Amino acid sequence: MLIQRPKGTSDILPDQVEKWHYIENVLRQICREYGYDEIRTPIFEHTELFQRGVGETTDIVEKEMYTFRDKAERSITLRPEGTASVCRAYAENKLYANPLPVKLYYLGPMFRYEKPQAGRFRQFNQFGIEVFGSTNPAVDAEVITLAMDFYERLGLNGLEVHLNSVGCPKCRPVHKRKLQEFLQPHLDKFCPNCQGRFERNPLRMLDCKNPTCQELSDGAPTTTQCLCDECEEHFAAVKSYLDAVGVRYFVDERLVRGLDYYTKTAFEIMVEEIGAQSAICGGGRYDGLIEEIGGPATPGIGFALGMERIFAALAVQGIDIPLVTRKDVYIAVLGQAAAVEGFRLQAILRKLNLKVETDYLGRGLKAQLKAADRVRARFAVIIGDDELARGVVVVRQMDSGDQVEIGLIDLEDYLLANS
RNA sequence: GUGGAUGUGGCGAAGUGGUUAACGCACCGGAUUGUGGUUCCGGCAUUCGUGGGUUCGAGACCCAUCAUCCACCCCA
Repeated sequence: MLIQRPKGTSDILPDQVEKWHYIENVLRQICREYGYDEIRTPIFEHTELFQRGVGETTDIVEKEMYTFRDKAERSITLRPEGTASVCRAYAENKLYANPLPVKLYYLGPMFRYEKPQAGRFRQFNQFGIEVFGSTNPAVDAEVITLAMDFYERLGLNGLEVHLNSVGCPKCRPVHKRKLQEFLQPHLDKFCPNCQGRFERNPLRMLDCKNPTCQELSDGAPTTTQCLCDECEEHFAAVKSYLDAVGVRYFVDERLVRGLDYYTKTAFEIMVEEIGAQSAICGGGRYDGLIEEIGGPATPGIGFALGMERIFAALAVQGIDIPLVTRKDVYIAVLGQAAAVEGFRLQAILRKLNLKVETDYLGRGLKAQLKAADRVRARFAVIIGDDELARGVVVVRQMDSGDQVEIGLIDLEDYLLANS
């Protein structure tokens, strides 16, 4: 039996990788413009980082982590998301010594032990940004703007920013209490899942997809109704900054986010029809997180977006990524002596930064030209015994079929002049 | 973790119990000597995810198992 890839993973094949490069380039470009620098953190961390950072009551920590013991019996976890690691790196490397705010981005694989389906995998790739050291609502708006700017550059349509404020340690307990008071009388009618959430995280009951639960929680006190003055002001400011740059959003009071660390601003960007999945980006503010994992009290905000879901959305919307893979020269050789000469020419032409290939299968001329056609070469350089003896090569323009005989010493100039 | 669908060559896909498993694409080779993208001809599954069973006979029926896809939960 052939060994297959593990469930929920994928091989990104060469033609597909080209597309990844394209998207990664757009991301890197946009980060440069917005002033974000790349950070690379380990793909695995001490399990405790995620337990403390992501939150013990979250689905991620409760059931989705790839956790194992290493040879020294340390509990290690493959990162299920990026924010906790970046915060850890920020604190551990004392990046707060830099001028604030510190603006970072990352790109790489994440791991969650889930049952795969459309738009969901066990290993998937996220791009994310984090801003540390500012409570300014303008930063919240910048982060959201960056994401939307990016999607726009790819040509994606119909994206919706869903925006909410989940409050802070001051107003959250007030809301939690009011919420519990509201939900208590009907508690027995909620789904088992929600009943479990009642004590630990009643907020999560608000975004339960179960219709009955939705109905029961209809009219429940929302987070935005219970915000303290500071959070209220902050939320209003975020909205006005978004208005100022023309980023449209929907205030979604049921939006809670699955991770515990969020404070104040929480948002998701939705797109239609990636199977049952619709979130293509999620993020928010997490002013207590760095302190939670042992760093200095530092406000932060960021988001993560799913690379695979970008491709899914592009596919659904019929958007093609422009690919330009074309070989400049294919060297067709006939016979051993010509093969050596061709090999030599190949090396020389590559030093001119030309894309060059030659035959390694000992095929006939016909087959070699076919190969040249298939790699979409611009030129075929043909070398046989005759050419070899006379110190010339035949250069064929693949598009037109015109071909000329050229002296070996003139080949470089000819190709450069014509490519 | 729960549920549904599917599993035939590199890919797509016929086959609804009876001798040699359609077809399309891709791939390889040929159509007078060393010339591609069109056309024509030829080649390409001792075998139908795997293991059992029913039957005179199974790719087709039954059971199990694995895998993939989709959905629930939740999210990227």
